[in-house]
Amino acid sequence: MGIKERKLREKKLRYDMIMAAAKKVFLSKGFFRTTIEQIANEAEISPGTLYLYFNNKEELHTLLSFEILKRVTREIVAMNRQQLSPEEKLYDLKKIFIKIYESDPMLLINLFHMQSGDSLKNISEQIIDDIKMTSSQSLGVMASIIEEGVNNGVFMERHPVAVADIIWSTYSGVVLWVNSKRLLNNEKDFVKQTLDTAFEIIVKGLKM
Amino acid sequence: MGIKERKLREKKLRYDMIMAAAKKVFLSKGFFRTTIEQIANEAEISPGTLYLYFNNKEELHTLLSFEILKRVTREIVAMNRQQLSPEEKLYDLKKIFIKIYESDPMLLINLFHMQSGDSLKNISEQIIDDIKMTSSQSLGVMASIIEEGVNNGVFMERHPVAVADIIWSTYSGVVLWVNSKRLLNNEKDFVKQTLDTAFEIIVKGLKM
Amino acid sequence: MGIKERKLREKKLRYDMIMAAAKKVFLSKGFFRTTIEQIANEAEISPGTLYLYFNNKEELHTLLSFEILKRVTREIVAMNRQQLSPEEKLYDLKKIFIKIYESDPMLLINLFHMQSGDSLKNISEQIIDDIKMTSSQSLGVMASIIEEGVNNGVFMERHPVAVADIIWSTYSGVVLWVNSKRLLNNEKDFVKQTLDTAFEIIVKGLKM
Amino acid sequence: MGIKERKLREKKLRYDMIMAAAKKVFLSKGFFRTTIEQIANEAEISPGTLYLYFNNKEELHTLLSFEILKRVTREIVAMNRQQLSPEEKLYDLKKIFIKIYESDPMLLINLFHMQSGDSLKNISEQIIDDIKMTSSQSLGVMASIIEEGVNNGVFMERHPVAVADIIWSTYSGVVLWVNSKRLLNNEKDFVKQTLDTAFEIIVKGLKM
DNA sequence: TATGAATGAGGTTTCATTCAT
DNA sequence: TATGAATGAAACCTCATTCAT
Repeated sequence: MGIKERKLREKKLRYDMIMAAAKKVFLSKGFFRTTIEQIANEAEISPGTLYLYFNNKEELHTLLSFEILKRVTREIVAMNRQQLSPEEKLYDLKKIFIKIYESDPMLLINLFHMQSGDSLKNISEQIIDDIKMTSSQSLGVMASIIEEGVNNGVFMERHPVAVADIIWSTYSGVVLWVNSKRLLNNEKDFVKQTLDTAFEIIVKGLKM
Repeated sequence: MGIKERKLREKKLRYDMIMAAAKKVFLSKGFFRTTIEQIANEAEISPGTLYLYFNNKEELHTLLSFEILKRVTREIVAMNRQQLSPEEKLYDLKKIFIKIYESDPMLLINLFHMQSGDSLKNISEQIIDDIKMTSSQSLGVMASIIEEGVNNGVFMERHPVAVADIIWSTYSGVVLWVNSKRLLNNEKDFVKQTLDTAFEIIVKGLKM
Repeated sequence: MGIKERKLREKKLRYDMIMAAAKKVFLSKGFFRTTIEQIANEAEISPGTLYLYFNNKEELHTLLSFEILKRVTREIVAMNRQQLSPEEKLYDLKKIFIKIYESDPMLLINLFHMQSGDSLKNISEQIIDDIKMTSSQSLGVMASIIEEGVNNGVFMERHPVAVADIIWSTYSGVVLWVNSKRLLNNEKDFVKQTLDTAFEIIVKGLKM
Repeated sequence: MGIKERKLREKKLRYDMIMAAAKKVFLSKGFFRTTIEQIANEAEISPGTLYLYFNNKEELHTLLSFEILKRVTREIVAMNRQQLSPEEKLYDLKKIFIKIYESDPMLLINLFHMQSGDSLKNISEQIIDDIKMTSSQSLGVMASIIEEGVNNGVFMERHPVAVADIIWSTYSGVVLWVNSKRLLNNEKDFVKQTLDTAFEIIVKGLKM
């Protein structure tokens, strides 16, 4: 069993290495401009080996996005456990998003590759369900914060899920938008400040 | 001269047909999953003909995005000419964005394909410059509205360009995000309401 | 009939313009890298019009080569009419070749496009026969000069046609070779001197 | 290690097979009329496999030419090592060229594809440099033979490099020329005799 | 399990030629 | 006769995926 365990551990290790390599390449080049060979090179394995861990490029990418989503969700859930007012929670939420952005600027962008229906063709039902669940968990926490604020009379009456969507959208929109501006204008990257301002505006806009 | 004019009109017509076909396909499948052949089929022309109107796929896509950007900019500029308070202008801005979304749900998303630096390799300097100019005109108007509000003491002190970016980002983010949610969950498309709420929150968040 | 004549003259004029344009482009880019459109542009006509004068690209090129061959042949025949010794004629031949090279460096190179059997697929029997005839006339003159020299005891006994081929080959070879060297090494173009030396060696090598 | 060696040997074998196939097709149809698919068919591999061994069609062709050039150069260098008089060396040179022609009639012709500057666009600096070096080594040997002959008072005073160029040019010219004549006239291939005569004339023409 | 050479379908683009005007 | 927009076959090349070792 020691051997079996070691093997399993090694397999997990290899899996993580591939994930890390894939993340690096996908984030720098985008899904379509990334080739399996590039990922394999980055992971220092052969293309064939990749297919022992993933069924296809699409799935690899989706799993990667899922990892990211899980991580964000974990942080949001943890944050929500603390005894804080809704407003304070929103400020912590901002910090989480900014921290995520800092550690990995293009992180959430990946989640948008699930754009076309085709993208889901190659993905197993299981994975799609997992993503749906995690995604709604994350949004659910955010919605509950809003709901609590509304109930407490701190926030104005608004549909909590819609607000959660808006927060998430704003984060993604800012990252995408400022990134594309940067490419056109070579401006200094001021995403963080913009994110900060965006959250301030939103929180203020939510309050009574 | 009648002949020449008619020919020109026909050429413009053909150009527009191609644009419309390209938009339809790009929006439904995304840049990379769209093939030139699909666009040609949709436009009911041969692939070769496409290349009489565009130098390459990238340019076709960029010109399409540019058309959209120009249209939005035109509307924003026109709106700004009216004698309205900054706050009223923001509400009109919201209407513009919602109207654009209504007439063409995935409209602005195209602008994000300029993701990787590679995308700009195949595009002529001229077009890039035009895009930059139009883009900054659009943002400039939005920033000036904010600035005026700040000067009038209606809006809180914030960097106007950053706020303009945030508005734009929120719009794009909402459209993108809700679209990807829709694909996962088959939820009813409630982008419009979300957009409405988002703008309300932002305007409220900007006020003193 | 005046009209008919004028029309004919105009047609000849147009034909010559196309030929001139074709020569210019073919010589600068080679047969395959030249497009019909480029030739049409250079001749300031439309591609469609070209096809009123030539059946296809191959034929245009072949006719052009033929024109060149005819010109060279004319000069060789004229030279041969003068009352000169075989050796003097060879020196005049050298001058003809050098003059041709000076007026149009890549002139004869065209003749080598008839490399693949396919090239002749698109050409009418008539044209092929004309080319054969002109070509052998040219070589015939050269051979007769050699023959005379041999008969006079000035030149060593050698197969006259073979010698004519060698002269022609050397000319073409030098032009081609030095041209390709120039491209690799950026050396100054010293084709003329090389041609001069080559002919001197050959003439000396022919003598008793 | 046995495995690695065998793999390497197999790879070299495959490389050679492709080279041989490419040579066959290029020589029979010329660079432009040859398609990658034809070469792949001839080599009994798939088109994609070709690109594991070469970056593009141009490079494949250039490498092929280079192989030929290297082979010729090797033979010339070996010949030059022997203790022979300049004149004897020239006769050996003739034998080399004729042998090359016999084993592979259109061998050197490939070297002329580097006609247009465009051809070198797709080729790596490294390869271009290698070609330059080998080419000048080959010419250098030939020039040194001439030089020695001049110094010994056997050959007439002439620029050695120019003479080397002329020898090379004559060989190529004869092969090209007689080949194109053959196509027009379906004459029996008498290139060898022509080559023989050409060299005799040249050697005689060089002597005092 | 790991490899990496091989595959071949499929993508973008070019261009000689046609044909309605 | 002249036009030039349209055609569509075919070229080059890429790359996700497979499979013999």
